[in-house]
Amino acid sequence: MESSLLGGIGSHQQQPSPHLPPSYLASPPQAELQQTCGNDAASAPGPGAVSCYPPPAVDWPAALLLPREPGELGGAESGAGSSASTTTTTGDGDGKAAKGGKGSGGRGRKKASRPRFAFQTRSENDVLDDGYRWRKYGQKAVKNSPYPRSYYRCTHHTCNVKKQVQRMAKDTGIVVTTYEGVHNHPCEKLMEALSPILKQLQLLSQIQQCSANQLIGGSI
DNA sequence: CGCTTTTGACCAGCGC
DNA sequence: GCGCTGGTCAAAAGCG
Repeated sequence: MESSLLGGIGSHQQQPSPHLPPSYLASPPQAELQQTCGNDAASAPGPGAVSCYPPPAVDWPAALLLPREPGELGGAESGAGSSASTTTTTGDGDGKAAKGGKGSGGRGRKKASRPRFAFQTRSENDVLDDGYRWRKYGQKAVKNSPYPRSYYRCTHHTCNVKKQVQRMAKDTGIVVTTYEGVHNHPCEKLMEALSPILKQLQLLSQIQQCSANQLIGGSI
């Protein structure tokens, strides 16, 4: 049940609880994540750059951005295994993303470019709790991988973030989660966890304000 | 009863 | 041009 950082980047050994307390979310190991994002390779930061948009409130102890390349996940030659530590722009946005579908227009259009980044986590659980609510909308067997890839969508009405989860073929202990899009709403669990803290902060600020006023009043 | 998961089908991009 | 593959839809089933 532990989740640990893979790839040797930022060996952030946090506590291996699959469902870390929401409070952990307040301080995601963002700084230690080596991740890049954005589909626009031109504007995307170079290797080693830190995320350019809010991380998905991942509470996984460690996360590593993976390049999104065809066949990376247990796919063709499972190249991911050997190249996983290479962090590059995720650029995807091209190709096969999002198509298929009945109906007109809706289903089969090329997906608009969206930021995307993948995390490797070592965990027994395929789906790790990242604080958001997800609804599974598909599962697909992937070539050259005994493990299926699962597709999830954020259940928030106005949020269109998706994620893919797949266990690596080469190392079955590793789960690769690919996020696509940006949450346009606060993380429920995060807010839930933060509310008491926020209240305390408000109290503290009020107290400080009072103290300051008293000091000012006293010194005058 | 409402929400989530499962699963088969559909469709389009890509490689050969 | 064809087949393969990945991503999504949507109906049905399952669950709390």
